[in-house]
Amino acid sequence: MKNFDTVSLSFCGGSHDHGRCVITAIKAAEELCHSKGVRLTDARKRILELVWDSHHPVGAYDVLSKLSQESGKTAPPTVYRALDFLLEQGLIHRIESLNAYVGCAHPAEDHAGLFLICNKCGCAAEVHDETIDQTILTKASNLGFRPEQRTLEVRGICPDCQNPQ
Amino acid sequence: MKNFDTVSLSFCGGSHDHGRCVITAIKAAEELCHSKGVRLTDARKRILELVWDSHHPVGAYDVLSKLSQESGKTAPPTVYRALDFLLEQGLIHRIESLNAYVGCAHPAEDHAGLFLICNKCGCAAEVHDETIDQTILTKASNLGFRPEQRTLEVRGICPDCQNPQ
DNA sequence: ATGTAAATGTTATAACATAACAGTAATGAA
DNA sequence: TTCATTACTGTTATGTTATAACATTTACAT
Ligand SMILES: [Zn+2]
Ligand SMILES: [Zn+2]
Ligand SMILES: [Zn+2]
Ligand SMILES: [Zn+2]
Repeated sequence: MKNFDTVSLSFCGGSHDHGRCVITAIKAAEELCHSKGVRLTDARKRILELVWDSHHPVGAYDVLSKLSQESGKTAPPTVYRALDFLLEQGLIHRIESLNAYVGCAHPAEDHAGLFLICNKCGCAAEVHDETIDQTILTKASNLGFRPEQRTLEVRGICPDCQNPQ
Repeated sequence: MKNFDTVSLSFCGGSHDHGRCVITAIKAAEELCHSKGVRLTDARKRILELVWDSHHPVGAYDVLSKLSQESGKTAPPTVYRALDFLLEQGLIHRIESLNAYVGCAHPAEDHAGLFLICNKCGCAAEVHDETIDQTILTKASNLGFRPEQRTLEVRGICPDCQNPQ
């Protein structure tokens, strides 16, 4: 039973306690990895934290440069391996239209997200809608297509950027 | 009034007269560009033909190498400029999850496509569904988000690859 | 003919991602 | 504990996708 009804949208301007987002995400990741019997190593955890640095999708090379700053020279495979792991475990999502990555707040649920991405500030909010999921799956199935993955990204202007102070 | 009800799906195995697809697409492009007062130059038309070479999304560098074969050395900007033009005019779509481009069979209609992309053969079929479009737009609007563009890509197995001969 | 804007050519480089192989750390069995 | 096995990480090189910047040519209107 999914439980995304009260998803807490965090657009850029929504001044929230983001430290809390990060702590919650890391805790969830630790529990999830433990229950799955996979290893959330230091490197993976640190890169997950860097992705969660904000609600803006972050490029692999942004992560790389932050990591290099704090840990000395680091090479791309280090980052991509960790990102691949995190994607596999559902701890982050990849935003295809940005070649960037963003933390998932519902890693325990098997889901495909719908991303609302602001063209002005670049923030991305993940939302869910059973009806949309279902309608898309039905449409594909009716055409004889067997769906496996799904990418749904809506670009536009987020509430905060529509009403700047 | 949109008119996609009888969309002719072309998955890979659907052995159809593809020459006809290309001719139709080029003719439509010429008419559309004329009516819009933009120039479908030789280079742009040729690159549109190369994208329409099949129903498989094609990478920019694939186009580039074909073009180089027939016209001598060509540089990336030549291809990307033409692709950008064709995207602006709605003559092709970009498949974000593949970094590739595919011809649009309904360029005159203002639309966002739903792409069914086969993980086995790589073919892509563009379909449309008013209900899906509407549901997504409503969802976004209800959250205070003002949508501008949309990417919807479903990966899976196409009918032809489910029942190989 | 001539000025202007649009389109194209050309060179270089940025941005994103993976292959291949060597070394190290964790884990479990003998 | 030792050893073998596997998972993880380090490192170098390279592949793939995309754009910046500026020179030249072409189309078009005056
Ligand atoms: Zn937050
Ligand atoms: Zn998610
Ligand atoms: Zn065809
Ligand atoms: Zn289309």
